[in-house]
Parts: sequence; C-alpha cells; structure tokens
Amino acid sequence: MSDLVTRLRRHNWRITPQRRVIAETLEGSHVHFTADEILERACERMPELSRATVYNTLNEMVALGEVLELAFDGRSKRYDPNADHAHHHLICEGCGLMKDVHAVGDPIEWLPGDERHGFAVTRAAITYRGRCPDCQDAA
Amino acid sequence: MSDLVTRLRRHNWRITPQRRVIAETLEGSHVHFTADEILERACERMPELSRATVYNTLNEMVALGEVLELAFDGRSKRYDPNADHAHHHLICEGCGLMKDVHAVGDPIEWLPGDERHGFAVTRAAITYRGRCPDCQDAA
DNA sequence: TCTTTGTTTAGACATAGTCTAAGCTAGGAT
DNA sequence: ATCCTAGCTTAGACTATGTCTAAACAAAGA
Ligand SMILES: [Mn+2]
Ligand SMILES: [Mn+2]
Ligand SMILES: [Zn+2]
Ligand SMILES: [Zn+2]
Repeated sequence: MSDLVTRLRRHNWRITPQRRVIAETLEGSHVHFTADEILERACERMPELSRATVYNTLNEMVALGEVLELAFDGRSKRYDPNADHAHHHLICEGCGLMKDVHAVGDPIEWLPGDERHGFAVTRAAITYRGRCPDCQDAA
Repeated sequence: MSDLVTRLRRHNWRITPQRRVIAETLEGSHVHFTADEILERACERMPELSRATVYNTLNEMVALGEVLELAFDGRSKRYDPNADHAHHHLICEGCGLMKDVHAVGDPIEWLPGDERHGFAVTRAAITYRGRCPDCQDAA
C-alpha cells in the first residue's frame, strides 16, 4: 500500500506542515473519518490547525483523485484514503461500523444495455448493509 | 388512484390533508425529490403547509418502509416512493439526473464469505455513475 | 531583497435538518 | 352536543455541516 503523502507528492502539490498532518491522519485501512474527526485528531499534533484548512485540504485531495468522498447517511461526508484500491463498503446498521470489501466481478457488467437510459456508465459502487458481530449479539 | 397513499393507509396511519398532499407529490417513476422540492410542489396545492410537517411526514413514511431515503451527494437527502420495487440508481455526473435501474442478479451473492467480516449482510444497493445523453453531447 | 503566488486563518455566511412549545383537529366518552 | 385526549401542525429557534471572504502569512523565484 503506497502511502497517501507519497501519492500526493506526485501531483506537484505542495506538502505543507498542515497538509502533511491531515494526510497522515488519513493513513490506514478501513479509515472513513468525517472532516470533524480529522480536525480533532490532526489538532492533537497541530493545535492551531484551522477548520477551513481541513476542508480545503480534503477537497483538494478529493479533486486530485487520491481521497474518496463518501456520502452514505446524509449527515457528514466521510473521507477514504484508499482511492488507489477499488473497493465497496459494508456498513453496520446498528453501530455504523464501516468495512472495505471486494466483490467478485464488475457491477457495470450486471447492468443490461436496455437499463442504461442512453448513459455512458463509467463507475459503480456497491453499499452493503447488515449487522456486525457485536450488533448481532446485542440484538 | 394514489399507489403510495394506498400503501400508507395499510399501516393504520392517519391520512391528513397535509400528508395526502405530500404523498401525492411523491407519486411517479424516477421520482427522487429533495425535501425542499417536495415542500415547494406541495405548497402549490396547500400554501400554508409547513416545512416541519414535510420533514415529519417524510421521516414517518421512511420509518414505515414505504419511502426510501437516498443520500448520494452529501447535500440534501432525496425521497423515493418506489420502495416496493427493489432497484438501483444511475446518476449523471454532469447534471445530476437520476434514473431507476435494475441489475441482473443479487449483489449480495457477489460478496464472498471471507469479505463479510462476520456481518449478517441483508441489503445491497448499487450506485451507477456516468453521463446522460444530453451531457455527453454537451461534453 | 523584492515580488509574486499560493496557503492559512478566523469568522461570517449558507444550507439542511431537528427540536420545542403552543395551538389546532379529530374522534371517543359522557 | 360538549368535553377530553391524543395526535397533528405550525413558526421559529436551534444544531450540524460545509463554504466563502478578506486579511495575514509563507515560500519560491527574479
Ligand atoms: Mn473504503
Ligand atoms: Mn429510485
Ligand atoms: Zn455494529
Ligand atoms: Zn446529464
């Protein structure tokens, strides 16, 4: 797994101290933080970091294609550093736990031509929902 | 006459004038309005209708399982009366046009057991993205 | 050094949605 | 019919999330 800072550097994008802290906060597997969670964690290392810079930086990383912006619940967006590794998501309806998952095959192939309404279809994302092991026990 | 109103009545749910206007505003295929769009359209027939009632009513219809709440873009939620016909969505990245689509097979079957992280997986929704005929021409 | 360009910041602003408290309405009991 | 009660509707306050602005700041290049 190539780290996010390394991938960002390839875009001639200035890695300022603020941007580095934000990018490093986003490292890892199954990481899907909200902007506020990122701000809170990044502020542990750089307390003067501003909310505007977190939003600016996240939006730029999304525009560069190195971070995915996820909007599943209509509350706050979540940011996923795993943009170089196509995957889908599995979400617990009890506690919100979110996991990266990989389905077999390409969902675009499961959409027949007569269901495409003339669109040029380029991407497909699957959202799986269910209950995680902890929430099954609690049920 | 009104399919959604008929379905709602089965839940012993009082169909007030306000609720009827909101439900009838939601009738149709490929209907995915925001709460504000529903308020605006419903107010054409009942000008004194309040924003709070629109939100209350939509949330109750979602809780009854007769309307789907969609959150694709992190902006406003959209409401889909087509809850009795399982389907997925195809969204134009140019103009936001959204169509109901039907894929072949069940996406849950395409998620291997070793990708389920111990979850009991109950639902799967596919979001297809591309460009609609108009936006392909405009490109 | 000076200049230019891009970055960061606080706070104002915008939007979407929820909550509260009061008034209203419908239906059941008397 | 009148009263009572539970539920419904309403305006507006409030919260949460995110964007915008203008000024200060920082870095690279001449
Ligand atoms: Mn992910
Ligand atoms: Mn739909
Ligand atoms: Zn859970
Ligand atoms: Zn389009």
